[in-house]
Amino acid sequence: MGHGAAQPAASVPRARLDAANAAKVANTLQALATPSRLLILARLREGPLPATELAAEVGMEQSACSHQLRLLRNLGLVVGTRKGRSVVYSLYDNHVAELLDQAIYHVEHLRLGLSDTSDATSPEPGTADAAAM
Amino acid sequence: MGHGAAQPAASVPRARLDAANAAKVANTLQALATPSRLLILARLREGPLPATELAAEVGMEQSACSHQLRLLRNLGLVVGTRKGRSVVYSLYDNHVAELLDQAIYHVEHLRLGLSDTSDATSPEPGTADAAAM
DNA sequence: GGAACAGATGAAGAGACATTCATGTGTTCA
DNA sequence: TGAACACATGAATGTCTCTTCATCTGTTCC
Repeated sequence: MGHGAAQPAASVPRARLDAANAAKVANTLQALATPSRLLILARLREGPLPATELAAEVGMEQSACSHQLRLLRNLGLVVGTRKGRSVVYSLYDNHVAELLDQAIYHVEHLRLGLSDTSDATSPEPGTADAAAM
Repeated sequence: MGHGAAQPAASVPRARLDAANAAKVANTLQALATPSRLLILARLREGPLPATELAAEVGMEQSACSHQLRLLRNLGLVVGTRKGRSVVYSLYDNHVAELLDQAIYHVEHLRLGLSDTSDATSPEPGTADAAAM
């Protein structure tokens, strides 16, 4: 067997994952598990932006965006600084950007089969660099 | 740049993230957004395992585990092959393992506050968590 | 002070998700 | 063939999450 193999991406230390850590990691990864927040982070990766502009860019309502920003803030993924009447948001640090990039990269390269819940017998080929079987 | 910088991790191509892709990525990342699935994947990263053993290892009921495995299967993250009366599960390919490692690595570093040069508005390590309501 | 802009926040409704219970399918062996 | 084992699957349920609506705080400028 032996399916595809990821090529780049440096090998990071392989951390142990106990039940406690799993909860921690899962909790943070949930921040990347929604289109809206993913778009927010992706926009911020390209540079700081005031809340309202950000909301407009990702196409969400001010309130909804603000709620998500609070979540991301509490997770320590983004920071907001008051500047006049606006609050400029930006990614907290490079770990966030890296995490984002890695996630997008790997996901894009997985042979995604879509169809999350129910049905679907097996993944179907689509955009994948690994299609062996 | 803004704050700190993650050191290892090869620089992967910076993919564009439109609304469509965001949904795709988010959908897959959701697989990593739950402790149970995270534990399943982490265990499989260390080698293939029959469903029942796997369930026992991660401490979940057979049924619950099976449900999650189906989800992971449909997402193309794991594969299961019948061997006698058991079905041996394993990660689909290296992208999955890499994604897992990168995710864990970055998340662990985010929470530890190892993010170096923070200029002002930075979250306190230990305060950042739980904001859902 | 008052008006207008920028953002945050609480409550509520809709939807999604994970787990459990009970049962169904497939396989080995007596 | 039938019992026992290994998984899968459907339904029901409790829980959590995202979004919208209305409102409130903070800031700038007249």
